[in-house]
Amino acid sequence: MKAEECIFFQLAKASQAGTRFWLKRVSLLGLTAVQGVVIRFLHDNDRQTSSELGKKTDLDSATLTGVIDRLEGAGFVQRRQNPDDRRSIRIHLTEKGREAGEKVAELMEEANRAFLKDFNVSEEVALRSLLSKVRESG
Amino acid sequence: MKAEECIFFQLAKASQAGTRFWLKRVSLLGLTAVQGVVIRFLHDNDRQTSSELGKKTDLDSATLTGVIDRLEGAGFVQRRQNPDDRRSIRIHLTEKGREAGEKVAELMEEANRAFLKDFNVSEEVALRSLLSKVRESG
DNA sequence: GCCAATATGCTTGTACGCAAGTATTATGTT
DNA sequence: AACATAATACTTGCGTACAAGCATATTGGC
Repeated sequence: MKAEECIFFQLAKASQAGTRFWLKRVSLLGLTAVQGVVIRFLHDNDRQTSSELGKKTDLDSATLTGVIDRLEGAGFVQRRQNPDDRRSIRIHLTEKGREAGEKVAELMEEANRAFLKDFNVSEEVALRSLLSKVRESG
Repeated sequence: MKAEECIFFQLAKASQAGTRFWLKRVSLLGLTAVQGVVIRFLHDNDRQTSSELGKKTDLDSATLTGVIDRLEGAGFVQRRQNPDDRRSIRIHLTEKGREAGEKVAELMEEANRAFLKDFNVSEEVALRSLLSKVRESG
């Protein structure tokens, strides 16, 4: 087997290509690739705790702390304590965050179409299904 | 479109799953996931320059500097100047590096089989082909 | 031979990704 | 009420990723 044929290598490089493509667009909103995705998840479901967000985005809690720090610093979100359980902190979108969330949602639709423009329907379905299977089997 | 359906997200999470799987094995040799792949590429083709290695592995030169620093510190490789072009530096595997390269090559075969054990031949071919197409279209 | 353009490798600064560990708070058992 | 256990978010340390910029060395056009 050649090194280039390693499935882990191929997955990593395909992912890198996707992230670079996405970053080019979302950076226009002042967000990184990961920040854009997190805002997008919050846009679907505002005021989640960081552990809920971590499960959905598959981001480590240590990673998420930093991501939220930077989003809070830039004014997209706010941390709010839950009076009923003082361990738990909910992440609230600010007005700026909600507006960004709208734009990210549109951008994401467009970027997905653009990225997959050379894939026909059955190829796209196969790709998504195989990636999902990879994720489960890992 | 839901956030989970974003192709960039799906690619990143599939790649993460692969990297975690690979890391579990290669870390037994005292290597990280990326270091293992770099050693594997050097095992195929020793004494490359870092720019050649960067092209093949699709690693940024800044990233590669750090990776090689750590591999050199751990005694797997050595940097050697080329007398004919003093800008160029070749990365030589040490004896320890060659032995690790052998083991990494075996481990990579085994890990690829194990990771893809639930994929039949046509699924595996489709996955690799689609990932390659993703990389090109990015 | 001279000089601009190019190539090579490195450094710095910012942002994930993850293992390991901490502090605080909640919960279940007795 | 007292205690061990668990959950939540955070911190630290290390290792990629990548943009931007630097120093050095080579090359092509004149």
